[in-house]
Amino acid sequence: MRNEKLGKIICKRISDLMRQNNLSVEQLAYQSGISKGGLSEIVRYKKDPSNYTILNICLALNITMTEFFDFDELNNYTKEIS
Amino acid sequence: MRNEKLGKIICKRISDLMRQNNLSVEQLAYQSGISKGGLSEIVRYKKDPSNYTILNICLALNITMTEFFDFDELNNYTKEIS
DNA sequence: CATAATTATTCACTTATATGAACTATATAT
DNA sequence: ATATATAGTTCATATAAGTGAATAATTATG
Repeated sequence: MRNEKLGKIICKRISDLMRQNNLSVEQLAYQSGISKGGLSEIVRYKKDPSNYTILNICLALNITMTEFFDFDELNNYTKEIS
Repeated sequence: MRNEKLGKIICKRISDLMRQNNLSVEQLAYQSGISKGGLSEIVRYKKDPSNYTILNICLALNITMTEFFDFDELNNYTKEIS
């Protein structure tokens, strides 16, 4: 039941946070304890992160999951399709 | 890279919302367009929902994903392990 | 500009989630 | 108590995500 658009929004959120924090794929993968291959595929919109992956990324970025999921693109999309 | 505790927190969030909205497994499954078998396994902590599944549940409950992920148990857990 | 070092991508394999149908359990009616 | 309807669970199969290692691309350095 994949949703192309939701996937892009969430994966872009990760890229955006990486850019904001000046983190490379390798650095974030290492710091969050996930594989760099997997993270590479996420930022290239090939695979979508599970909630575990998102949690690990949040821990590396020092934000809560609540904060991770609180951004305009996602809110707008949810409202748009509701 | 499953995380038993995160899984429970998120699955419980769904059960809690179901209780608050007086929705049965069958009703929420139907309204959100996901399989009732899958939802059953989620509320029984056997499987964890993907972000697509969560989005569909949010749409049925008329909340945003931001709202879905904004609850104390999750925030406390994130802070606890960070 | 060649080559070493670093960073990013791909892919086979493993592990996990989603579905739908069969099955079980519970509630209601007669 | 039994039949019927309603609600919940299980499981085989399909599809998707995570890993690690090989490969490719990019960037530094002599």
